[in-house]
Amino acid sequence: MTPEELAAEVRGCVVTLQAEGALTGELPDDVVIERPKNRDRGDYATPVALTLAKSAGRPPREVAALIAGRLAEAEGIDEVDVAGPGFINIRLAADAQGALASQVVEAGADYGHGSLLAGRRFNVEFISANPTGPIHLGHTRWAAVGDALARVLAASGAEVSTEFYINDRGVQMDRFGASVMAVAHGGPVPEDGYHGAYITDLAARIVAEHPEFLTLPAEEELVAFREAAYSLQLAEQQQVLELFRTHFDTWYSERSLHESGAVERGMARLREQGHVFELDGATWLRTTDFGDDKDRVLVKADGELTYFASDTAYYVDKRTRGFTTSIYLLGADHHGYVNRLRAVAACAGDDMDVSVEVLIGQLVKMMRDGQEVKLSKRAGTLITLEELVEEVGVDAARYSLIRYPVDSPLTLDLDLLVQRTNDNPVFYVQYAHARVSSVMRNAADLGIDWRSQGYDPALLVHEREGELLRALAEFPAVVASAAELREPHRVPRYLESLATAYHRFYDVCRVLPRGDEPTEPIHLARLWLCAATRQVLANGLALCGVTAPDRM
RNA sequence: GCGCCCGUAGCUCAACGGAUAGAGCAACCGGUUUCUACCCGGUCGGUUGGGGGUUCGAGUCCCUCCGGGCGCGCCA
Repeated sequence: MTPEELAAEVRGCVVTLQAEGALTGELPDDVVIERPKNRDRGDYATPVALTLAKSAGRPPREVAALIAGRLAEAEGIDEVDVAGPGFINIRLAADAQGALASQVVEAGADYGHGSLLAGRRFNVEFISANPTGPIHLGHTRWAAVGDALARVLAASGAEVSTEFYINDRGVQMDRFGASVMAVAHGGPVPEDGYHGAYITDLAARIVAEHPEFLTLPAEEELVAFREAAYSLQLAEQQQVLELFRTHFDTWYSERSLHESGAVERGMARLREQGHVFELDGATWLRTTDFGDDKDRVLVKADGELTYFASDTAYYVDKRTRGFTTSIYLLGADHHGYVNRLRAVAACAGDDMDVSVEVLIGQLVKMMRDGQEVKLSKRAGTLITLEELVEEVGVDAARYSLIRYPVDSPLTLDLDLLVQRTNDNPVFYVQYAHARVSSVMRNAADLGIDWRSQGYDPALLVHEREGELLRALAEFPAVVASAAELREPHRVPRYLESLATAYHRFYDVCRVLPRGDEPTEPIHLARLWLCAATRQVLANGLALCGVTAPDRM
């Protein structure tokens, strides 16, 4: 019996009692089922009587007693009692709990997936760096978290599309092109230009392929270098992100937004809604109608479109493409954008609480040799995603970036990430998977065909077996809450607790027969439990985009 | 000045409004005759920055103060 099934059972008891007139009051939408920290209190507990007591107009313990009496008769439930202020503690029958192992194995890769967000269409936009340099540490958190968030949303039944907005328009592109061009001529990088070895590399590659660029008239040459460098740099970003297992369904060019007429369409939409006005020769959007602290300029007095104009058009374009919700992942240095992005949605006639969600993440720092690594794009001392991956590997990098809530600052300790200790929890979790895999391998070597023989779920009565089963049962709720709260870090945190539950089980519960012993029913039951554990570890790691190794 | 985020064990950090706030690391003490010891158990460690409030119940929600980070362009 899963917590979800138990919740339904509790709800059923309350509904029945109400139908009989034994109980009144408002039943909450969600019947909370929790795992008591103290095992003496049972396998599960629910505070439903506490929440019900007020509207029922009766003492919580009395309400609890009524529900408990009914619940005790339900199938699969061994023991029910009322404790404390009115908690109902529940102990499951061993077979009802043990049956979960086969449920997990049969569900396979789908176990943990649900339909909480079915019908929703999300556009998840993250990184969206200028194509003027490599993906660096500042983008890396979003690469991992955005990708994991997309996976978690999809696992909850939503339709999800990941998107990278390429800021390929504007003065930064010209500065980039000018920098590469200058270096190609052997000169210094201009003021406000881009520095770093990658500029030299780009220049060399472009000159090697197109020596004729150097003889073009200055203006044409700048365009030629800019476009060639853009193309190479974008390809490099795409390649590195794929290496990082962060896939984007769409790479959306800001230029294309302008070329396709999306800007005009977006502007027209805003005008229709009546939030555009002219002042001092400029065109404005009245975002203050919807909580922004000042109105924003769309078209400058000199006729140039602002970056904000692109943003609004881009939002409207996403809506036109059918997304019900646009999620933006932004760094803390962009938190000032939240209100204006929400206001844009409202100005376009949408419900800003549904159509726009902004996740603000604190910036990432890095430690090496016990010292903070100072990063500066200008000085060319930034750490790139590629370098990070070379130093610690994709698995460790992704996992450690996903494992923290985005609103808490994060410091990556590079020395620690390469160590195989519990400070680097990805190894702890992966090791658990490798350990289970090893047991399954040995079972196969012994010729035990656990799968076709089935098992008796009532045999899984050891305390550690129960703990492991309950940990496995938790997974679907973890995935659902990670998706609903947009907090993918819940998945790795859960995996660590599952790994602990498995190690504790393994420590005291012998899975395979020793030596010449025959295969007993308990061995089969434990093999099913192992198979289920392996599946959940693999499913959870997959949501993180981290590999689940069979050997380590 | 205004706005957003953060403040939890010596350190790094957890904790859908639920019972006695938890892990890892560090420190100390233990555990394996055979499935991966990269593991497991134990000890030590807290006024959840301070103060008020909301309620059956607050680390969590509201107010206020203190401390830290970031942002407040007809820039991109």
